[in-house]
Amino acid sequence: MTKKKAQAEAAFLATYDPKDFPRPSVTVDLVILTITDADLKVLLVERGEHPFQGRLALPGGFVRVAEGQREQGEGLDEAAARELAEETGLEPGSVYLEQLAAFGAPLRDPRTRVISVAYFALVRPTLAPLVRAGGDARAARWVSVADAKDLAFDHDAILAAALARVKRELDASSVAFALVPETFSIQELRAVHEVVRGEALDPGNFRKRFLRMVEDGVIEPARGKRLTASKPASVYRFVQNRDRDRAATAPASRR
Amino acid sequence: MTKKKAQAEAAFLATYDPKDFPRPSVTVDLVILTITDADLKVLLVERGEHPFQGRLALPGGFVRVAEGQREQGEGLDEAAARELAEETGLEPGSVYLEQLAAFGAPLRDPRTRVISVAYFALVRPTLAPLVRAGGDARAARWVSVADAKDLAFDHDAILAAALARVKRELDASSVAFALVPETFSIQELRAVHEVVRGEALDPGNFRKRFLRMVEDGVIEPARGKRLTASKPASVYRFVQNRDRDRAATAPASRR
DNA sequence: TCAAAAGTGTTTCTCGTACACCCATGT
DNA sequence: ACATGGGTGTACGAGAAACACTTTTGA
Repeated sequence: MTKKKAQAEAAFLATYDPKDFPRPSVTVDLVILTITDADLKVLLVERGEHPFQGRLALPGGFVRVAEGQREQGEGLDEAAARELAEETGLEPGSVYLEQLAAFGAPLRDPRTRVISVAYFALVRPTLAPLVRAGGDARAARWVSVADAKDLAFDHDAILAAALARVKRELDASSVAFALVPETFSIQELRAVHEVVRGEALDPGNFRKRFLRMVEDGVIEPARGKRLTASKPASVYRFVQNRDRDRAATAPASRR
Repeated sequence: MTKKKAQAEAAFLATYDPKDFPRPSVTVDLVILTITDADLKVLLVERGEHPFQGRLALPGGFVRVAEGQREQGEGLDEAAARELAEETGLEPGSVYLEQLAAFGAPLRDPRTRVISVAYFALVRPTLAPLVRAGGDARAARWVSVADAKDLAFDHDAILAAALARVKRELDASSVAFALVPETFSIQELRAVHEVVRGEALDPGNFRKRFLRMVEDGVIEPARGKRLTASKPASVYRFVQNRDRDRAATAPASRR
């Protein structure tokens, strides 16, 4: 019975020519995150038209596509980077950008079939205030993720997936360093972990983890001090291209 | 200058009506994995037509789309499940299926712009031999991932991403249990880890990890024994819906 | 001088790793 | 009898967690 069905599908496919059938619109949607005031914020735009008029939504736009054999338009990463620049006015490269997932349930857009490739972006808190200035016509604004409910389309689900992803990657990858200034104190990095994970961390224990990363060459000391409410703190810098460095300077693994 | 550009883009977008612009074809591509003969295998099809005629490729097909306001065709997960059933003839539900990522670089398909949403599927070794019987007309066959080179399109990259993903998720999620029979011995699960990670694991240490999972209720003993070259081994079963069970029976966390 | 946060140290527990060893079974 | 692999125990070190304590600064 499933076998019969499979054969019918196969027969269908054999005669299926994409040119003859409708194609979906494809968009990129962006979950642009930053941390200000010890709070995780997401950049949202208010929809001017139906559907979901007046509701908040993730910024996004259509992927520019051409059908040619030589020219086929922009890639997905390219489209996401372009939208990001349009929406924030920030230099590309100063913002961390990574693909999240594709969302393509039918009727997620009531007008027509739209498949969206979602990306998430992480903006340093030092750059966050500059966003509105450079942004495009639509009024984009930072909204606390705690308040980001009842978004348009399926954007609640996309946002939730992005938050889960960032939380998962916090310890494994370098995303945390995209949410602090170029140079940062131990406390500032700890604050990022605390805000993303939603719980307080022991300063002493975090410090030990941090210093271990320094020994491993993941982080290096930087010049200057960070002024605080009390004693000034040392600042550090994230070391990019650390794979090359590690290979060069011999592992020295703590094993 | 980026500001000027951003404004130009904004003006463009305001007049941008998706109906007026070309849309890409959207496909799902499947990385279907199994383990047989202590070797990780991927299901590939040989292409009958240009481009890449004669080359091996990941199975896949177009997402069926409608443009209506009521009917918009099938969802991405649905399309992937359908393709999986067509290609393997296996019951849906007996195979693990998860979205991997979207691949949409221009010119990845020389004919026209195609954006592909890739999925990976994990087939139990007990079901792997049944695949060719139920599959559709195209000759699908299991190929060792070590030999799966020079695939059509950008399928090398998709395969590599799938392997990296499975490797990453091995310890964190339940994917390992999708690569053993319904009931399995400790050794069988260890073999999965060894094949995926590509290195030998200490049998004694793995056993301890395994028994800890039994205590945590992730795995439960099953009836029967597995015959080996020597002493028969006990078999176990993966416990699904363990979140519900955990909530019901009180954590009893080993803390 | 006092509060706040940087920075240091200690103790305990768990886990991963390496490795030695016993035991049951089929050939 | 013996090799094979199941099953068990031990010892070491790294790291997570909890927590007490000292030091340096700004207000």
